[in-house]
Amino acid sequence: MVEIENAFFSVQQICDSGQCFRLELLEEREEADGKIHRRYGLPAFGKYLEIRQCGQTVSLSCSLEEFDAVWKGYFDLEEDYGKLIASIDPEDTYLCRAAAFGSGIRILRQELWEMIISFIISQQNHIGRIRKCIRLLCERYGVQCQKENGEIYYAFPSPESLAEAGDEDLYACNLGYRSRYVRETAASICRGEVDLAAVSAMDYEDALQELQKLRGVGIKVANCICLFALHSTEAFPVDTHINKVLREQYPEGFPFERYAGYAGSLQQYIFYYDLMGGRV
DNA sequence: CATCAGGCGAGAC
DNA sequence: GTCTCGCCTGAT
Repeated sequence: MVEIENAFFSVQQICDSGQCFRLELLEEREEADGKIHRRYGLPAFGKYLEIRQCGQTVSLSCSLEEFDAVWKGYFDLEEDYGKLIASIDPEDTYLCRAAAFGSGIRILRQELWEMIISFIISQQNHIGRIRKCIRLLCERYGVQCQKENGEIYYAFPSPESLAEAGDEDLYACNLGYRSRYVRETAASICRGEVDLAAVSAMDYEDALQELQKLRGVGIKVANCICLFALHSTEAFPVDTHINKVLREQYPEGFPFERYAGYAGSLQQYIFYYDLMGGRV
């Protein structure tokens, strides 16, 4: 087990910020001292990580070696998010409020293929339903695996398994009109029309163009993939929430020059604030 | 009941 | 190149 103490690390906020659809809250209980203790599960990289958080203390069910090799990078723990937040223009009260509200969010380094399919499914969709779609896809097309305690979970389905899926079966996973996008994108990857390893090695601009060769991947989805899989923190996905905030809070335009290279990280605070700000 | 969700593709111009 | 429209489906 590895324990982390960090003021800028809230698993719940990462979960609610809608960047990782397979991270799920398993248990929530209030201890005798009034502190809330939460337990989460996360299947990724062929492993199943169990996470616990109480206050600012997060513990991960892995060895120190595994933590250094996988999860430290995954949760972007080398990055100082306090410094990032401190760099925000103090006169930009909206952005300051948004960052303070979501100060525990971190930009994860997730698997490229999983992000491609997840964000294709995310279009014109609610986070709850996106999670359900992905859960169904994993259960029907993912390889069955076992947690350390023997419980079963499902890996994210491979491109091959989704390419071979019937359109009707994908429809049954609640994908709606996106089922065609998922199947065609999977087939396209299998045929090598887009090479995932090559995309991983590309810079932001090239990856953005290359990803849009896939069915169902437009500028917004491509930016999400760049941000959440390739960790291109300059990627700034504009969806209906961000669009609304840009219109209402930044009529003169968002100051991208001031935040060159990491506007995408700030985007995530804005998105989460607009999504969750009303219901604390 | 209508509208909208972390949009995109196709077709019109 | 820019604009408009239709699209699965569940929540509100």
